[in-house]
Amino acid sequence: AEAASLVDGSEDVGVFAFTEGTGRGCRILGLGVSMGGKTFYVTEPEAMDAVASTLSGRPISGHDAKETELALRSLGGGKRDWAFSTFLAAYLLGAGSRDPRLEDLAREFLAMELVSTEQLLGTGRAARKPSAVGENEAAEFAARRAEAILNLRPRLEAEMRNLGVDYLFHEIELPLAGVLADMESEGVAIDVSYLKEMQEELAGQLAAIETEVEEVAGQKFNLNAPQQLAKVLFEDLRLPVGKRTKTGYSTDADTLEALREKHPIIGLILEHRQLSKLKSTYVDALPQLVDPMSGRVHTSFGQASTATGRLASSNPNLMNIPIRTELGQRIRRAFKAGRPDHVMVSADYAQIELRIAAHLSGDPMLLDAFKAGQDIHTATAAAVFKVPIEQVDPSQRRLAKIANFGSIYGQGEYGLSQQLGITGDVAREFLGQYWSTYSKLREFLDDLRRKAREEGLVVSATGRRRAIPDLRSPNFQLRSAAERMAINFPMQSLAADIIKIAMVRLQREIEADQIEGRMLLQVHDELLFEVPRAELDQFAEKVPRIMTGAYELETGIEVEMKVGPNWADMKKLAVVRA
DNA sequence: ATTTGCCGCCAC
DNA sequence: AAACGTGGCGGCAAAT
Ligand SMILES: Nc1nc2c(ncn2[C@H]2C[C@H](O)[C@@H](COP(=O)(O)OP(=O)(O)OP(=O)(O)O)O2)c(=O)[nH]1
Ligand SMILES: [Mn+2]
Ligand SMILES: [Mn+2]
Repeated sequence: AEAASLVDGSEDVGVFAFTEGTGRGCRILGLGVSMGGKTFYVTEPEAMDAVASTLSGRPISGHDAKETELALRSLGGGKRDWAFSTFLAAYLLGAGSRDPRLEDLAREFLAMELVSTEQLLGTGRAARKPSAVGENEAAEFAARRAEAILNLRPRLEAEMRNLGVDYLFHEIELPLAGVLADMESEGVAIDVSYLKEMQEELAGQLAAIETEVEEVAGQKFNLNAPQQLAKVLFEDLRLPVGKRTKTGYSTDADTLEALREKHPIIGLILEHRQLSKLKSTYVDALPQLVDPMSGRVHTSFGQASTATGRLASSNPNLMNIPIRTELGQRIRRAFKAGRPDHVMVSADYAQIELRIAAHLSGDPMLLDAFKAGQDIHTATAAAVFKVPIEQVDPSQRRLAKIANFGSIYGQGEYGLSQQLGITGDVAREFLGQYWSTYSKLREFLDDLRRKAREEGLVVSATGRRRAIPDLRSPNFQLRSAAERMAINFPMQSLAADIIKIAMVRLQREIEADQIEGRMLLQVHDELLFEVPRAELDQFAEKVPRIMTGAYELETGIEVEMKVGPNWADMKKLAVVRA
């Protein structure tokens, strides 16, 4: 009660949660709170609860809003609105800076030296856990941070208005933080016993391949060690050397594929590569990341982890769950509707960055194609592989997708020929045709490049910024790389904002409707939901309506809706256009 | 025994 | 001649 009385009043409140661990699993050790002239630090559970519940009604300011929100939610007391986040403001202002640190902001904008987290906890042998930090030291640490947050707010707000990122901040990033906290808390169900079975199966297959390789090679070595593998292949077996890496001979999949006919060991190695990659990264790792409390896996979404405004996902990364191969699909099948009588619903934007490229460039050929309802990826596949549109298979469309984006974003003849397994001549022919067909797109990208070079910076349609210093580098290689980043930015970045807008609106509507279905994951241009069967119709209407309505593109926007018992076996529900 | 750089590869 | 972009992560080998 006494602690709660400390936060009465209506001014802005700066909050810093001192925690052990991160995200929803963190343990909150203390709470630094700053408001008006006073700053305090509480550690008693009752006092923290009291402060948290007093704060739950009012907008507060913090550094990483999503992380602080999760810490406060762990105390109970429900959700709250956020007034400000120094982390998100700095991300937008820093034009692509990643995971901005409070101590850097305090130094730059307040000329204030904060004790860094590294200084507080030490490194290497001297490292200690947050819980091992003395209470006085922790209090000082958290209180200073809460103060810094409060004092940074007006400075960063002014700066955001100057640079025109205030719309992004207030309408997208700040409300999105709460949405991401919700999604992380929901988690997603995986079938652990199914994955454990697969673990056994793969272990057996890998062992069998290893035995065979030993026979064929006449020696035992670690197949997972590229260095050892290179020695066996290129020295002992004297296979022709292909690509080189910084440190020796390359043994990547393309290099090996070219040697497939030269020696029976190659096929075995490629098979081993695929199995061991999928086993170690997914089959072994995912069951270990199931939260025993919820029985689900909870990713962490990085809200300031990319240069373009995309989200990132880690611990585990659920944005790179396999889909391409048979085995990959079996892994994806483990992601299932975990609640009784629920189904998975997915919604993916169709050809999203191509639409954006058409919209931004005004290219008449692309615009007309979209207006006619064409699928450009499929059309490209038909052209490249010389098959009728109806006979394009998923793997061909996938390659054509890479060819389309590769071409737009600066891929050369050589790269394209490698990607598609075609000759350099055919690749040159393709690119020539591509750029003469989409000549206005080419002009747009040329202009973009020119302008980027002049300004050292690119700005998206929503005002998102990316600084690329190497645009002015005298080094041709660095400058060229910078130009390709600049050319990619407007499309990737607007796509990221469109789905973010949709997520904020969707979560508001789901909450307002008081329905049970939940948004679980975002995968760049896809949203995954877990929905009671009884709400399927409702979601099949709501989700594409909001996703297609999030932004106006001249091409229109299409969303492909799917439903199924798991993330692999989904059947098409509808394609919705707006 | 933990960090770091590198290689290689999964996804969008 | 090369020169699609955005990420995260596992394993190895060399660094303390
Ligand atoms: N530069 C680049 N961008 C990619 C690549 N793959 C995917 N993207 C970007 C552009 C895509 O529009 C966006 C979403 O990926 P999707 O796999 O959903 O493809 P897209 O929406 O284009 O086609 P779709 O109709 O959904 O199959 O991610 C790639 O290989 N290179
Ligand atoms: Mn898509
Ligand atoms: Mn997608």
